[in-house]
Amino acid sequence: MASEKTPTPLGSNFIRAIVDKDLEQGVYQSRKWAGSPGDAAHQAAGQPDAAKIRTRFPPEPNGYLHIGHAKSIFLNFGLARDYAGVCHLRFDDTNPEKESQEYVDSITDAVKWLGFSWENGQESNLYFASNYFDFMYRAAESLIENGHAYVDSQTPEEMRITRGTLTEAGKNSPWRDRTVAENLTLFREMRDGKHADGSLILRTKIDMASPNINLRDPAIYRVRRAHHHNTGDKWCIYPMYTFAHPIEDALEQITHSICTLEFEDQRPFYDWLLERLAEAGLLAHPLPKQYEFARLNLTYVVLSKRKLIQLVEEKHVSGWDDPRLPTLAGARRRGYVAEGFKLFTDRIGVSKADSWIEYTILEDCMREVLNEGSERRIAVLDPIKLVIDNYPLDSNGKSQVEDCFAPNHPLKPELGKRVVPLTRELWIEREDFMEVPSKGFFRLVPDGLVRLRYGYVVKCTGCEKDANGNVTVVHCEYLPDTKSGTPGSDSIKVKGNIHWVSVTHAYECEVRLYDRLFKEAHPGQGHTEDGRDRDFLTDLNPNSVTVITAQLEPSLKDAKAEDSFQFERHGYFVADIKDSVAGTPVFNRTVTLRDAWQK
RNA sequence: UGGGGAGUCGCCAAGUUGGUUAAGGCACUGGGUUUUGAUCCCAGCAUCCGAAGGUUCGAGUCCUUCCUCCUCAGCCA
Repeated sequence: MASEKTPTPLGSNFIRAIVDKDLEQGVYQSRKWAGSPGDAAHQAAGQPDAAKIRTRFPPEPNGYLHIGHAKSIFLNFGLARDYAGVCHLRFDDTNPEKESQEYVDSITDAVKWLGFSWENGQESNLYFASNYFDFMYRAAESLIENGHAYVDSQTPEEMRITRGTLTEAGKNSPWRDRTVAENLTLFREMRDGKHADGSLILRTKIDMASPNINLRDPAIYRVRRAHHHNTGDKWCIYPMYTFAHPIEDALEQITHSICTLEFEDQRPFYDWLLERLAEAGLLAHPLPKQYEFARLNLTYVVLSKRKLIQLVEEKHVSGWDDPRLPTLAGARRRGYVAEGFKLFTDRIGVSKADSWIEYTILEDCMREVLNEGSERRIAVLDPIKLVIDNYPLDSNGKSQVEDCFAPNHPLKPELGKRVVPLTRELWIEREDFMEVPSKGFFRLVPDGLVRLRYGYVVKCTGCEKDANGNVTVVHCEYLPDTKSGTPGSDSIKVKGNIHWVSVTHAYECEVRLYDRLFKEAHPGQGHTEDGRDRDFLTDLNPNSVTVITAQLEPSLKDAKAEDSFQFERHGYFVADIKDSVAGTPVFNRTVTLRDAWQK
């Protein structure tokens, strides 16, 4: 029998393959869930977990989320959604010195904005690693009791030296053989504040000669007197990521713990730790498993937290939500939409290969969803006056005002039309007129015909110039029988089609035109002429924002913050969420339209 | 020069246990529609899977060697 080849489902990736296999083999069938995170005893009292899988998105609240995090969010929450599972939002807040509530709030906002929720029925799967400090402490004592951990009195410098190098084995610490009782006493003293910051450290006892440096007795608990945003001053010892993260996953009954490639070397320790705690009866099988994927690299963008912080603190941008920043807060303000990020993450896939995604992929995704959902409006960004000399005046010598009808969306007639008033004097785009046309230019030229979009065909009769020879006013005459929507509209075919706004009706408005923040595809990559690493700041684009005064069609005055429009022939623009006031919105250019015309 | 990873079209990326014509998207190139030089539609776009050998009736998929890139020596995450 010929087997039919089933087409590869869209978005297939190696992690989905793993989940498929695990589900098929029932690897996690015996899992129980007591309704909240907890140790083996706690979960054993619960019900079989209704969630087929549990994933988690575990940011450290020490900065704003960026586009790279969006990839991880869509991966983790998307997996949970597609496999009838649950995804937890967990703050990995084990280092009190760098974390704050401001970041916690910005992160929850961003995840919600992307369209995800950690609510699952009555349950809220929003957790803090710091809420597990009691268990972590217990786990550490258990390790000590079973001879798997010891308190080291070496200085950080001594530890660095005895750790060895990439090619040489390390040496055992002179304190490695302290008795269990001695270790327990010292660790409790650490907890009780009897030792100075940095004087003592708890380490697991594994193998100082391991070729994997992460297994050379990694440090798991340090003494640090710092105020924690969640636990206050309760603790003066804090667990380290290496130790804390596997435990967080296990307590939350996570099945698939997905992180980026740089943690691959950490996986043996992840498994080692969990097995030791399972042996001690603190945790139960099946234990969570860690999988790694390649982090996102985007051309013309920096995504390292350190660099983003620097851009904000040194005020190269206006703040974390500067529309030029790749933060989710910035992208939102720029007018990027959640649906566009979903398209983007679907499009770039998930793999273990290091890659650089072209920034235009992201822009195309935004264009694609914005094109579908945005109503059209007319805006003249670089205005020059066009006078229709033969347009009728009334008895007072004022221009006639005529209604023209512009569809709100060319592909969606059901969205209706709106009125745009036509008068004798209009604003048109400066670049739509050329006294001496370049090759292929088919807009306004002397003696040429062009259609005033949704209005009449006009014939250019000339222009006025100032002393410097710059065009100040363009003149034309209209052909009365050619109005759009009338039988005569097709009597004359013209190729050019330009947009306009009535001078007497226009809404004069501030518009910000954004360009890429960096002028190099790989900011800061490579070396200077004298062989040093290049500073990414030298690649900053000095013209990443231009603020202009544009002439918009009158209806735009009513736009509310975050309303998105396509300004015809220009691109997508959003009413700024911060600076728009009711009745006087200001706009940010999200992204331009594609422009195939080679000028 | 230790360990752990990755190398499939310009950019991403599918390729189940080897099975015959190497998915798909983006980009690009033609052509069509169009009152946005937009959108949309249609067509084209890897004899080849980092390289070289080998096993096999058959290899991107197995073996060997080699090359390139990423990553690990915080009491950060």
